[in-house]
Amino acid sequence: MTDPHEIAYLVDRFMRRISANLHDKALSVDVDRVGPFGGMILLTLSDTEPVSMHALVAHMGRDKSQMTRAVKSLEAKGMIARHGCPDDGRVSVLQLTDKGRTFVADIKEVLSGVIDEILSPVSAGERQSLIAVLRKI
Amino acid sequence: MTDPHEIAYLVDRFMRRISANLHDKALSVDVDRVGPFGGMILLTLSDTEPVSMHALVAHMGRDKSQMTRAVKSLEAKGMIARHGCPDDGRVSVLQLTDKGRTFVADIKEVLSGVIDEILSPVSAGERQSLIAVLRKI
DNA sequence: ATAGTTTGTGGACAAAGTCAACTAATTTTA
DNA sequence: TAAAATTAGTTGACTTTGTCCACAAACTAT
Repeated sequence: MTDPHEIAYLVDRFMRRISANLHDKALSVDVDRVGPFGGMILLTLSDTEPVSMHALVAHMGRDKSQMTRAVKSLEAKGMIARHGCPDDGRVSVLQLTDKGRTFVADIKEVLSGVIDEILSPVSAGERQSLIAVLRKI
Repeated sequence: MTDPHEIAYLVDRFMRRISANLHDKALSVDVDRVGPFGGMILLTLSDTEPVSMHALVAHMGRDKSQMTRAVKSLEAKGMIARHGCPDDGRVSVLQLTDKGRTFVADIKEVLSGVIDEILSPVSAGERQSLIAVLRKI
């Protein structure tokens, strides 16, 4: 069967497996208890910085108030620096600190390991097409 | 770039888009405020019933205590019926009620619409290969 | 100038996930 | 077969995420 809803199923399980495996292996890396959501923010930031709150919220598809709090926490932990935008007094621009960058490098390594493991039954070609399809979405 | 961690990214965004779109459209269907997690359980149940708690927990990759409470709530809403297993006094076996089955039918329709919409830029062949790859995982 | 919009913050809460302790039923094993 | 170990499920206490709403400050467009 290829009911469309099966996809929701499979994607959920995939994501959940990533989180679960990451949970175990990231403990040693996540010294500051940044958590999964915090890690996701830092990872996103590493691809998009410098970026405004607003853009980050749009990119990650989260609630803005949620982001306010998460970013505040990451700032307190020294992972993120923010400075006002000279052109527009409303926006704060976010960037990773050196500490944040180091963290991202570490976590990327762990995450890659986890994903490689999960994707081990999938051929390289299929991975390519998987990524290609996901990118279209 | 095809950093493995990009996959985590893309999968997260995919899942999040499903949830967001579903959130809007499922309001009329979800009269009993079953919620996303409750809906997921019912959907899973429709594929696996009759099934024990334990098996359901394993299948969905959630915590068992979480499942206890969610199932209790669904039972109170008349979506699920449970009866003890005659062979093993510990296990409760879960099944959808008629009401639950009706709900699942409705929600499947909505969900299919949402996913079709999200997958609209993806060709039928690519969908097939997407599903095939996800199944392997 | 003033009305409306955009950016970000804060409060209050609901839903989901985590972790450890515990009961009762069933196996193991010694 | 009696004691020990496992297994299925529940409960308590908690943390993390997510949602919704009202708001202030900075900007934009009449």
